[in-house]
Amino acid sequence: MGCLRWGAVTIDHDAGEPVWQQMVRVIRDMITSGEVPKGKLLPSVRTLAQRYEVSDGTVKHALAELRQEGLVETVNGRGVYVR
Amino acid sequence: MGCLRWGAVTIDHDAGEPVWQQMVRVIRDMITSGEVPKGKLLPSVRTLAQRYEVSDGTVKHALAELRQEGLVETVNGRGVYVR
DNA sequence: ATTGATTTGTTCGTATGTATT
DNA sequence: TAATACATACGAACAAATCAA
Repeated sequence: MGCLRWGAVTIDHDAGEPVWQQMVRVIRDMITSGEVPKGKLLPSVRTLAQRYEVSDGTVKHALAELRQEGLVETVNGRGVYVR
Repeated sequence: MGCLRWGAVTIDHDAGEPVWQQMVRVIRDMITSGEVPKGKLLPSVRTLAQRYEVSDGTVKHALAELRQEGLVETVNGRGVYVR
């Protein structure tokens, strides 16, 4: 499994699919591709938002979804870890 | 004045009266019944929306009405206070 | 012990698009 | 046409936790 470079995936605001769902897939791909190994921190919400040109809240929405699925885990003041 | 339990009032989506107006009455009752005293925070928009099974925007619509009437006051990032 | 920077979660106001009535 | 209702999306603000200087 290769390594997904930043910007390899982009967000389409005009796609029928909601942006937050696209972000779920983007982050999931970061994990499954091995770009962010188990136990490691994801980029910060702010970083992801800037990188993919979406809002703060949209990234948080996506992360909340992945957290509920048990794919990531949050530590307040630290960041979001891959489980 | 008694205490209104959660769910004591329900929203009827099939009533002729708009849902947002029903929500105005629900929130007003929370205040006049003393469930939420002066100076205290109302439940969050999200909480109210889930509790009464209406959309986010509908709760906000109702709150905008009550705000204009001077019954509640908003502090961004905190919540909606009873005046 | 304090301060400042970073991070997440939560909060609300506003705006847009779609569907329904 | 207009009002209603929902889902989505953005922007901004606040509190609390963490960490480093």
